[in-house]
Amino acid sequence: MNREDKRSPIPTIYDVAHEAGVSYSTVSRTLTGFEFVKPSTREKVLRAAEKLGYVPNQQARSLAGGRSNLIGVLVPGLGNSYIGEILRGVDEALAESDYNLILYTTHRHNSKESHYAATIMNSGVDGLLLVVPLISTSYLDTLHDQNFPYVVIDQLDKSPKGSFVSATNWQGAYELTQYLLELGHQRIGFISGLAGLNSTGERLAGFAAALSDHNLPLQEEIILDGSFSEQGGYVATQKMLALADPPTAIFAANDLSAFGAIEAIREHGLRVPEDISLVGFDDIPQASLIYPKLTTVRQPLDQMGREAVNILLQQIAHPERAKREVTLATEVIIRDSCCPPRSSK
Amino acid sequence: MNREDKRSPIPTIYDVAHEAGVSYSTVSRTLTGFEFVKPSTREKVLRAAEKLGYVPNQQARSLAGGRSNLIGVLVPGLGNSYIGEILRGVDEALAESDYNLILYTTHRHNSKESHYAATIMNSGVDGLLLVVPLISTSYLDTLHDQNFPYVVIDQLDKSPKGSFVSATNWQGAYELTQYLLELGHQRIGFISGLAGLNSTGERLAGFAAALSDHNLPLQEEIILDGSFSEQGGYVATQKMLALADPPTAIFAANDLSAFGAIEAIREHGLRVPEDISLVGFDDIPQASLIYPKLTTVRQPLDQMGREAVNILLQQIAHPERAKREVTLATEVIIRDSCCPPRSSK
DNA sequence: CTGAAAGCGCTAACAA
DNA sequence: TTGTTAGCGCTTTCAG
Repeated sequence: MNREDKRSPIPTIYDVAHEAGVSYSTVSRTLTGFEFVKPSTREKVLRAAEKLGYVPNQQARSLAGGRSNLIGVLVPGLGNSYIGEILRGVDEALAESDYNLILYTTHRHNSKESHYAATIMNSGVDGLLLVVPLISTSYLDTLHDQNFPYVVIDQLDKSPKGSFVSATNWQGAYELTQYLLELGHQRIGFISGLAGLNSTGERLAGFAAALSDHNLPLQEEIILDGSFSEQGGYVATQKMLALADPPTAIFAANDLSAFGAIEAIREHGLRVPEDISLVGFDDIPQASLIYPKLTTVRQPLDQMGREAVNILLQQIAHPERAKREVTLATEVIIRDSCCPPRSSK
Repeated sequence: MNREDKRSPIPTIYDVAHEAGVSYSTVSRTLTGFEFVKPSTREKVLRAAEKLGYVPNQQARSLAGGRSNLIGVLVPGLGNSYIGEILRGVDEALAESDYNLILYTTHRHNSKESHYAATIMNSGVDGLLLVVPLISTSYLDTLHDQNFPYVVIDQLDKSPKGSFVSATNWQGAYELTQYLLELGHQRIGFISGLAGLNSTGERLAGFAAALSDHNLPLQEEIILDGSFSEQGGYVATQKMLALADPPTAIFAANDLSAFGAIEAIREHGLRVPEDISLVGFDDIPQASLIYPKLTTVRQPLDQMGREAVNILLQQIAHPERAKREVTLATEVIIRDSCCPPRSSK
């Protein structure tokens, strides 16, 4: 006894046509949208569909040349809430449309990326959202060459061919550093992000610019890699604290590495912020939960997701329109992880 | 100039057949799997497919009666990491298969749920995972009546018709209460979960059983609803603290409401755990980040997701097999949010 | 405005 | 073992 046996037959467009007493192409027209259908006919069809509980078969619909009403989102993985926040925004925006979301995670296909791109394009999604820090350009090229609608989130490619949405990383880092400087810190360590990423570069540049504007030199020995990970932040901080002259404040390029820094600072027997001030970047939900509550730069992650959806949907509807680039504002969020340095107290 | 114009034609099974010099059904057989294809033919086909960069069109494949290699996951929303953890497990398990994941969130379709069920069944997924606390039975019935493969996560329906995976809620609550009792607490408040949920009932029952085993009465006035939300936990705690004789410890039915409790306790000028001990349930990632680190019961959320995928995939492959019910063990995680009550110090 | 006819790309009997 | 033949359920010309 297999599954088909038990299923009561799902009504097709044909059943609806029969019920309504029209041809099935008329049903298609009515359901599809704007065709010229006589109101009374439309009524009949709608009623019949309602009565039968008809639901169009997406597969068939998109096979026949229509839309699939599916958009794909490619993310590195679900392991951190940075992604989660973006997804939330994406989901919320999609909720207002009749699109559904199919989720792809790259950890499955580290290799043969461009083949994966092809797979996705063939999987029937109408467009693709990419939240993939280390996306290979060949990937993007594949999409671009096929003129497949896509939007890149928070990672504008160097030579942006497609639409993207990002945040003012430079600005945020600059302002937050400014804040640290005003508190009186002169020796500020920097835990940098994953090499090669745009955000990594911009945040460091913003940090450096603020220092420079205060006539402070960049101190290479306290600029260490943290790779945007908790572990990375932990290790980098350990190194800084082992220095003869450790910094009085640390700027972690993202919240996650700031969490690692807190851990390292505590293990070193020091307190945040009394002994050492600390800031992060992103303002993921945990930033306000951790003790002490982390001063950080808020990236409007969910809004970025929402914005990306809007752009993508427009692009799907109007492929001929120009690509768009949206940069959302960041905002310094002051909480409890900073205070003036010991010496100036 | 529309999109089609620019796309280089995507190779179809037909092109591959032509390239390999065989009929296209032979290509289908080779690519589909186990059919009897002569090794040399298989080779030819594979090479041709490779050369052309052929990728099967999923829509067509499933329309024609095959699998879509897509499974759906229905969740209430992406707003909390309880869901996130489960999704992570789901994604990881799926990564080992060749299935992709399509994500449905219920907040879009609060009404007409059974119609939504129909939509999902028609959207071409091969099976469905449900992480929906307050799922209506009509929904499940629809799936069940159609004999559609599905697995419910962490919410066994009262009369389980389908497969499900859950955790030992009762056991976990019992053990954690035991721990509190051994610490010397006699007056323990309980912030309960969302009414109507299985986990809510079981956790309270486990709590009550432990009390009873210690010959302690259940004190109704300090059992308050927290609805599994941070806000709910906050409000419930406020009420308890306003009592003439507030509890010396609070058991929050989930971590989220424990977070709310911490907030309320702090605002009341008290400290955790010195003035009042606190425990949660779930062990979401934030539980070990918050200060003080929360003592809680670990639910193997990701593993539940993984397990659910395994069951679902088996069910898809063998619809005739009996439904399965898996209950995973919970584990008490002792961290820093508890200590003996003041009086016994 | 509506019906008839032709596929979309693929799987699955059915023969050969 | 392989080719032939039907569709899956729908959108889209194209006539009428």
